[in-house]
Amino acid sequence: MSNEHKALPICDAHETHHEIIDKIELPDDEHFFDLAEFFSVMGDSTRIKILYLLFEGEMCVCDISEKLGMSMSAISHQLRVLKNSRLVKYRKQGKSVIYSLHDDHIKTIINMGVEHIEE
Amino acid sequence: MSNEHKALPICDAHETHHEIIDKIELPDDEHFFDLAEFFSVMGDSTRIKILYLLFEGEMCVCDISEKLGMSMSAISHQLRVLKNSRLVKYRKQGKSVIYSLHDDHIKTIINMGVEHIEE
DNA sequence: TAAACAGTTGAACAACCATTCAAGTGTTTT
DNA sequence: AAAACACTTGAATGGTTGTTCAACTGTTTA
Repeated sequence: MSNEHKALPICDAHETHHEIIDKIELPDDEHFFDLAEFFSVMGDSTRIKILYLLFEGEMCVCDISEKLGMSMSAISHQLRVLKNSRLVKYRKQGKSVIYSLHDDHIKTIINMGVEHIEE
Repeated sequence: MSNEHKALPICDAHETHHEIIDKIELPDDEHFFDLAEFFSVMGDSTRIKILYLLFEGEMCVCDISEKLGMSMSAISHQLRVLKNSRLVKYRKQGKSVIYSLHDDHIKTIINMGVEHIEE
């Protein structure tokens, strides 16, 4: 597929605007990709539920699975996503794997989302 | 499709944990759905780019389209998503439709994301 | 009034993603 | 050693979603 976009319009009605927007420098694509990926991870209700549970303390996969009424497999898959984005961490204890929040500022981010939707 | 999940395991290794998790009360599903939907809207690099542009001031669809090298149709579709989530607002001026950030705390939310990925 | 402009919309398609299912690993119990 | 347990993993599947394309609306210009 080509990266060309046919006849991109140049809005001639806003020449004063153009003086401004031509000077705007955006970060490179990787920055936006990473940022979008991070918010995407938060953009699933199962994953947010897991984070909510972990607000209360560490928990094994079995507990989360039971509390959310979902299969351990489904939870395990999602925990992997959360782990890859450094939102949760884990430790092993016998047969169990115990997950907890990676750090505490995740709560802050979620609360900003709550504020927005409740405003 | 059925809502039953076969033989949910009950982790018997953590009876002390159970005393804790049984008391946890989660908000209802709608809360999580809305929250996930909000973060999903932020979870696309095109939409984040648009928001970044609007940090600098209001802009018409044509300008955004040109600056991001994408079709006006694609931008228009994404602006609709952003508008529905009350992240942007617009006013009409002649042939143009001029978009701007709905309010300023959106910058704060994005910056929290930036902090996380850069930590 | 006709043409050009700025933007929107719906359908279609490809890419992506969450859950399920079945099979696997490693640990503990019997 | 075998069985049970806690969890992980890969493939398959059904649903979601971002972009394109073509057709459309409404405004301005000629």
